[in-house]
Amino acid sequence: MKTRDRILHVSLLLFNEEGEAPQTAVDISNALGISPGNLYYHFKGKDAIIRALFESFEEEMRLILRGSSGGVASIEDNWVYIYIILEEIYDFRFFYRNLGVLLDRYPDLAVRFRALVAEQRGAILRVLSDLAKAGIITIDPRLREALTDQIMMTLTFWLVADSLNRKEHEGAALIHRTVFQVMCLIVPYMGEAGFDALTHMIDHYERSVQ
Amino acid sequence: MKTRDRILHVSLLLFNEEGEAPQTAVDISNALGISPGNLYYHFKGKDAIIRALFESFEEEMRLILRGSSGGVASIEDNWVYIYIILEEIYDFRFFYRNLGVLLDRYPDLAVRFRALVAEQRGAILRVLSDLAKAGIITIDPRLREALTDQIMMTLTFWLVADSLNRKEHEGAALIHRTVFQVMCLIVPYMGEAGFDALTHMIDHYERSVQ
DNA sequence: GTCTATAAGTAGATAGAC
DNA sequence: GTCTATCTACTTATAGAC
Repeated sequence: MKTRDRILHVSLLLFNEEGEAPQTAVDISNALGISPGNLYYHFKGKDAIIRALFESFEEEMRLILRGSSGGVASIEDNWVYIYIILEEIYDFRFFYRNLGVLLDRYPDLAVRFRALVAEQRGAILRVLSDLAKAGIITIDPRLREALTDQIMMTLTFWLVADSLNRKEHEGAALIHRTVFQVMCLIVPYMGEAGFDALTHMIDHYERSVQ
Repeated sequence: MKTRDRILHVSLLLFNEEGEAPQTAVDISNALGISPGNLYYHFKGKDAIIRALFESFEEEMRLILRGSSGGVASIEDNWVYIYIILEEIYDFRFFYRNLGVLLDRYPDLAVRFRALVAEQRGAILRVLSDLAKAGIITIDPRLREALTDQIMMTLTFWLVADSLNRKEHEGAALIHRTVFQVMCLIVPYMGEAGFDALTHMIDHYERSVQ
């Protein structure tokens, strides 16, 4: 593994586990067992590392979002799709624990992040529209935007929201709970079938956190 | 106005307008026209200021939450109640733009913030239960927790969420939009009356952003 | 590519005079 | 209570040897 890649890999690990703010360029080079000078040879400081990490995230997330066109035609598909998005976010969770600060500090990233968020929103709207066409949900057009915003909010802030409720977090179980939370937003629009779907989901959820 | 209070007042202003992270003790003393030494006489640095500000917020928010017992018996009351909570949060918005980082940096505040969040959650549950008792909403008990979590999420992250959608924010209009957003979460549980309530709210909302 | 050494800049904090 | 002056600690960033 090339040093450049090791730097990115270890930085992501450190940022995710111990937060981005407290890590200095020297901390990162120590964790890698290389000198600060060497780190600066590959990246012009922490900013450049964060930008490179964002680029990876951006690329991977776009791939996932593209995959939504036509591929989500049932409640089960929707469950899986949300799951995949959450896992991707989890891999780069340090971004999401810091959103406000990072967007202020890197206006260029803020622009690109906003564009990515807009794409996510578009994907959610597309999925909802597919579910509506398939007769799975029925939704007042005036509530469609609000529902989309709520789903977006959950996808964006589940990580920080969880840290407000409990001190330690636990990856996999949290992702499950969050998919469940998103599905609960949709259930009210499933009419009679919503009751069964909810029962089914709770079974599934209980089993998965077992 | 005593210097101690001026420090708190100006710090809150600076943190809210330009973010907490970039402000140093010297920046704050400059903004006040006093010396750094003087600032350190009153507060042991920025940390102490932030703690004092949190205390104000905590106290005011608790007062608001206490006011919910029995006082919210209609959709209109609920609208006003949410509005008041959002305004209080807006006054101390720098906390909410930084939540992840602040909770990591001040574990003692994190504990108290979590307790406050739990109280907020309790207040929301109480309001929902009041609305249910009054026959205004009907909600599957299995969805009640999810709805509460979702309302909490909106109340907590509306500010950052907005900055992900647009570059500039605009206080009053944003608060209105957010109350509307919370009401949209409740509408699906209002049955037939939901349609009218929604129409009514949209009228109200359109007028208010005019 | 990688190291050591060091410069340059910044934030936090205190001592002592007024 | 308030100021000036100063000190320490830390982070970033670069120069030059290997």
